[in-house]
Amino acid sequence: MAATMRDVAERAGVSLVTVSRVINGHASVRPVTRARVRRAIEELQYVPDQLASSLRSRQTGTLGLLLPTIANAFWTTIARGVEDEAEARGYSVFLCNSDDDPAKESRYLDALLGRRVDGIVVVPTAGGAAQLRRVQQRQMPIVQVHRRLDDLETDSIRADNRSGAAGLTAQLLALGCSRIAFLGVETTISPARDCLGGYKATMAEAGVPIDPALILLGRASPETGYALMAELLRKTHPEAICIGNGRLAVGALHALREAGLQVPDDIRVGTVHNIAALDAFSPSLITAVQPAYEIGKLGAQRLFERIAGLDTPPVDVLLPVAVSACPLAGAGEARIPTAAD
Amino acid sequence: MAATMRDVAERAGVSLVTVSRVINGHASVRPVTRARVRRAIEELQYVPDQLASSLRSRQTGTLGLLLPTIANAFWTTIARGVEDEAEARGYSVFLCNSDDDPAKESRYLDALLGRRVDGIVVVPTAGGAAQLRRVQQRQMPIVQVHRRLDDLETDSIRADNRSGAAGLTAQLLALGCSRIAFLGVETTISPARDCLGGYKATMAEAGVPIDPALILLGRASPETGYALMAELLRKTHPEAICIGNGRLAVGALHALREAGLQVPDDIRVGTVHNIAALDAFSPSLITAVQPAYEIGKLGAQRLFERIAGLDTPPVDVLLPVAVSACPLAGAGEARIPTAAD
DNA sequence: TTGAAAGCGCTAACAA
DNA sequence: TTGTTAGCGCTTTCAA
Repeated sequence: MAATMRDVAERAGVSLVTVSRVINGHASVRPVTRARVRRAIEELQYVPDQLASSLRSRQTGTLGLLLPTIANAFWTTIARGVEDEAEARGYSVFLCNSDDDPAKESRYLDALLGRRVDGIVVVPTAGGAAQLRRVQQRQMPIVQVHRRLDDLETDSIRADNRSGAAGLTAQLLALGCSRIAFLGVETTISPARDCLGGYKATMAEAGVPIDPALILLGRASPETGYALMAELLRKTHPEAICIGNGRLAVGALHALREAGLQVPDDIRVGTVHNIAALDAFSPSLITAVQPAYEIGKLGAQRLFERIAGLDTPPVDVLLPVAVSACPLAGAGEARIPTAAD
Repeated sequence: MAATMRDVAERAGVSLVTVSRVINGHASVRPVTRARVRRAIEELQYVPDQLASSLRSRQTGTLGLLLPTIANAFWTTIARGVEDEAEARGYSVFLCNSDDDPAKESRYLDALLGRRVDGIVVVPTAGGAAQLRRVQQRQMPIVQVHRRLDDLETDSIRADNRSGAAGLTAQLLALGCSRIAFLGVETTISPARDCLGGYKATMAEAGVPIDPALILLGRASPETGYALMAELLRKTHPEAICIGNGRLAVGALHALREAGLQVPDDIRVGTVHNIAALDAFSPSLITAVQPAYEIGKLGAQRLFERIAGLDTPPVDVLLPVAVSACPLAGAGEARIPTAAD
């Protein structure tokens, strides 16, 4: 059996409470006493039991992180942002993959509730507002990141995808393109709908008519991107294409390659994304990169403020999306890839 | 305050213990009683406190997952394998990023110890054997994945990288290449050294002399891969190159591109990796793909066996690495990318 | 089949 | 500055 606080107390010749105080840096303990306790801790290789501590103190020093899947670079980068903030405060993070399934999300929420996490950072699933509200009613601090459900009032940290897609569209328009197609994710929640909104608004402002046949939506997967692009090319050949999701872009670029089309010479491509490899392998894209790490980091920061008791109305933070300068036609030179790849 | 077991007991008109038994599916409870308890639980929206339960039962239903960084597709895929196994058993996973820093690893180990996790899946850092042994001495079940420290006796699940690199080298030799360079990660621990070993052994078996100038080692990063490849090309032009790490490969491919060399027409490239995007964007590579998901999955499975009390000597499992067929020169056609991208 | 008592290891509140 | 007492919410053990 591992040493307990009682063992340490006996060895140091003090009471339980004194040991507790030394460990938590609490209150006043005489340096001599502290030293004795420290030594006993060392000798016994004592590691405090967080479980018992949490049970009594009602604070666990743990966070829940609920996202679609850890097996995807974007979510993962957000996760890293959350993790770094947590680590800096001595917090540990429970990782949960919802797979965008509300039922799975619900099960995880119960698990997190039962484990008495101090707060939850969540990339909510489309149908999850009610169950998240249920959790919220139990005084559990929640911060939404990347996505924001309309009917769930919590802090949220997101990328300004509307501006991102608008920026891409504006660049494509500035290059003289007018038949600009849009490939996006089919869902009614933010941010997917924001991308489409940014595209439409920019086209409208420029007075360029939007051909509904040029707007294709589907699931956020490379397969879908491939299929949609192939379908589009069967019908027409747009001058440019604005893509609202990196995974769609991966597939779409393949379809273009198979069709023998060069980017940016034969067709201009702009995409919102967060896939470093995409950047590395297709330097001829116009890109709007979402600040994934920052989203996670700020999300966790906000959560910690709530845990600390901050009691102001929820905010919706929109982080700027970096739209790259438009590459010259024919200039397919790669940048040197970085560690993020 | 949230409802406790006592509240449920009162409402159902039974004792605490009976509620506990219903929740844990324990022993014999009369169906009528069970129904009454269930109803009370429902009405009070009672969620059991795992903390209190764990404190008493000495089981937390939590796992620690300690890996270099979650911001990298390979580790992330392993993580997903672990997570899926955990979820299936109602376990939650603490995610920890060591950044390959033994000090950080040590801090996390203490945190996991304090949180009384039931077991740990770890991708160990090079200098971490002693501290992991310390944890092991406390009866904490540990499984190493992907890497295996020589001086740490635990179960380990890894990819057979030696065979992978050997397979790549053999393919390159079969294509008639003999000046085959090797780019790998500079470290003395498995699996990096296994890759180099597989390369050397295969060259030796084929009776092809190894030119030490063709072996370049460095950190596992795209920048390093770029630098090493550029350095190599400045000195010589090998017929083929065997790469022991996907991140090195990403950088190396850029250097080749900048040098105006086409793969596989101008130079053959084989690489051990686990980067789906690499596969998608560079279909002309010969690849040895590590089964990352399986590594995580089997690692967790083994850990659960240990948690359940399995008391046999540690095993070292080597999972097969899939070496792709060699692409024809000039056949640069992409496969359709899959969800894993 | 059910319940009463004890206590997991710790911290909060109070007292000295 | 230090200690005593009580109890967090649950499971275990023993008894009925």
